[in-house]
Amino acid sequence: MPKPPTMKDVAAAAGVALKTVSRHVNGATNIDPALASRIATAITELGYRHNLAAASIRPGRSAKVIGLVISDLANPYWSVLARSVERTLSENGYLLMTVSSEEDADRHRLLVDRLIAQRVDGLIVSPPRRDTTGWAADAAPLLPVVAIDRPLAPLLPSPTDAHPAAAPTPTPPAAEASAPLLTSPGADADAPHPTQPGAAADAPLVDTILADNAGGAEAATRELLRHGARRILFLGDSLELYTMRERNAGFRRALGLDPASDDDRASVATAHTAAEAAEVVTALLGTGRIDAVFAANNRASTGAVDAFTRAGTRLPLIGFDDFEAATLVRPGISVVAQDVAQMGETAAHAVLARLAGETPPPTTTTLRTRLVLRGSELP
Amino acid sequence: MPKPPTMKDVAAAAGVALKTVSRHVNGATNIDPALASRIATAITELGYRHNLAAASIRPGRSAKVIGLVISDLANPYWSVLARSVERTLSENGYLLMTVSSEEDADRHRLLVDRLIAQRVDGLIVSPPRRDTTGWAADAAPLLPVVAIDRPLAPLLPSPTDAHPAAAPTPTPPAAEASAPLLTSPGADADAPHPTQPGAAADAPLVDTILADNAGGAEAATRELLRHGARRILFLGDSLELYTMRERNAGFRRALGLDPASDDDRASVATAHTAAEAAEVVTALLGTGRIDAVFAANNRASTGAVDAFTRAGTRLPLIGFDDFEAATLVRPGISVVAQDVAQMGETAAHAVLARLAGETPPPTTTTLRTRLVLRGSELP
DNA sequence: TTGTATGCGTTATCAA
DNA sequence: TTGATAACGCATACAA
Repeated sequence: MPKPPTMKDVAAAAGVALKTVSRHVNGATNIDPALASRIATAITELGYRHNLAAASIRPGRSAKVIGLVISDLANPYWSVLARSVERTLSENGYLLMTVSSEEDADRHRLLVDRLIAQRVDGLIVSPPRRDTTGWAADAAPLLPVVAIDRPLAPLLPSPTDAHPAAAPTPTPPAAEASAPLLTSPGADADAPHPTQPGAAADAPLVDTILADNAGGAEAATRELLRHGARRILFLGDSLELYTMRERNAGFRRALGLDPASDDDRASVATAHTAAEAAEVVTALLGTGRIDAVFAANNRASTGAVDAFTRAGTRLPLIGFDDFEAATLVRPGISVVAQDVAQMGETAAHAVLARLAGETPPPTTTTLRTRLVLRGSELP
Repeated sequence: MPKPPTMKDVAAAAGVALKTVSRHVNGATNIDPALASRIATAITELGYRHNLAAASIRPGRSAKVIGLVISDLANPYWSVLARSVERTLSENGYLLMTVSSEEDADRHRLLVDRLIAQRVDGLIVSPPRRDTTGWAADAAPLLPVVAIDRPLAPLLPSPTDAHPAAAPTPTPPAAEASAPLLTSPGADADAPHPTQPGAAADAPLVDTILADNAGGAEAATRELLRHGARRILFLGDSLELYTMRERNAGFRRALGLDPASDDDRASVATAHTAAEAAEVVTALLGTGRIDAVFAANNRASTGAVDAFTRAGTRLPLIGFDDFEAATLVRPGISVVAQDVAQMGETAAHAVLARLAGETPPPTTTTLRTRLVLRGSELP
């Protein structure tokens, strides 16, 4: 590859000063039309391309790139989210660098460091399952950071001491509004909203966009109960994951279980992949030990449906996260649907607002979920 | 955000020269341990982060970033591909910037220009449907470019004159090997392989990774014919898309139709989304005008299954591209499966090889497809 | 082993 | 309106 021409080359070819070319390239209006056209000619003839990397090292300038750290771009949940972020950023002139952490804390840390070294303007991050590496403390002062899907710091006080604090939260009305709930630290106490169980109500470190995981799971579980289910399987990924803990908490709340107790009315199975989920369900199907399934993520839903299909039988089922196959099988699979696109858009706007200079205290936005009933919740 | 500290700051704090810090940061071994530890201390105390953007403007250095231009990251086909590219690049220390062109030629051009301005080290691109903007001519001399999923220049000589050249290609043996076919211009003529119909056998402009679209479509169509289908619907996206033209060509070849003729034994329907595809199928279902469906992409497959499910009936169906729901419905949906992960990996390796200095003439790699039969091909 | 001086491609300052 | 010059943060000759 030949060394690409620089502004200096263009300036020489056009017989003008370097600065004039710079002005032209940056779209300045106050340029002699004669010079401008000579510059334009030189640019096309030499094949000059503006070097944003070089421009970005000047103080006050940047490459207009945002980093996005998710767990796996191949998962439709994340790819739809990434696409939504990309779209919003693109409309504002930003590019997106997406990386997959594979739920590995070390890799996560490595990727964040790399993106910072690359001097991205902002960071949208789905925090790793065990935030012991404290990457956020380093990153947050350097550039705007937004947490997506999960909060940055573990909200639970400590993994060991689990004293569920106050009196059991009064069941919130299962409102069906579509507006996001805003939970700012500077509490405007008028908007009624489901409180995250076990969540300390203190200020988040960074802007945070979450779904109402607990509320969605609770609604789904109640629906299964309403149709007569008594021994519901909670089928999901590791409870080390924030979303899983929240969904499990909502599940237990619907069952009327003490969040801390270990009542075996709530059987919990862990599966990282759809195949594992299918195995679990297949193994349980004939036993009578369960009479319904709450699938806590899209892979679990897929696995459960797969097991049902192969066995030629089924149990009442509701999944968390909508998925493509949900409408293609009979009965249709009922789900707790998140507005993934809105989550991405909200996160992107949060970074953009900070980049535009706004500096309000960090806010947590909790997006409502929607219970979509398609028939699979019935016996 | 405070101005981040530079190497100069670190050098001052550690009481050493700038260059020594540079060495330390770049992992040089020949440093006095005493100085090294002083530098290390200064780095952590100041919170210094290496600035790769600044480093990358030095000659011979780069930011180690690759650009990927696809049509829509939200489509599982592309997101799985992107993930595969990301993984391979990541193993080699590169980051990936993925952008979605939305199949819009102007937007495509804009994005490519932006990525070049950003000084990415290489470009993996799924070319736009009508490559009239000639972006490749500008880009290719500047940095390694790899075409993925579609060739860079239109292979068809011209949209108007369609003289199918030589005698009808002898039907290639439907080999089931898994190794990719290599079609280099410096023809090693031993490996038997399906020739792209209508494809000029001249040298590609850039390394190109394709799937055997025509061969896969032909095999699928033959399978439908074998089970008695006579009026097969070709349901896909616009024939302006290379992959659609190829799949349609394979479809017609299986039907024994002259590639140029307009025999209405081959009914073709265009649908950009799954919903549109479902509408088309629903409208045709009762009419008896078709007795089988070849769904030419994953959205068409989804739409067809949706239509079948809603109507409570079905027709023999084979789709192009595997999709999640294919195994979850009964009968399972038969598909022509591409090895998407391999396509991404191959493309990534192609860029990396060029970046490593290799300069063989550009090669076209055609990946075999695999006909996966699950039952939906039966009447 | 360490330091000094210079340049990478660009933009900002300030004078012409 | 235009141009000479000095940064920006970093890395490489070359000297010490």
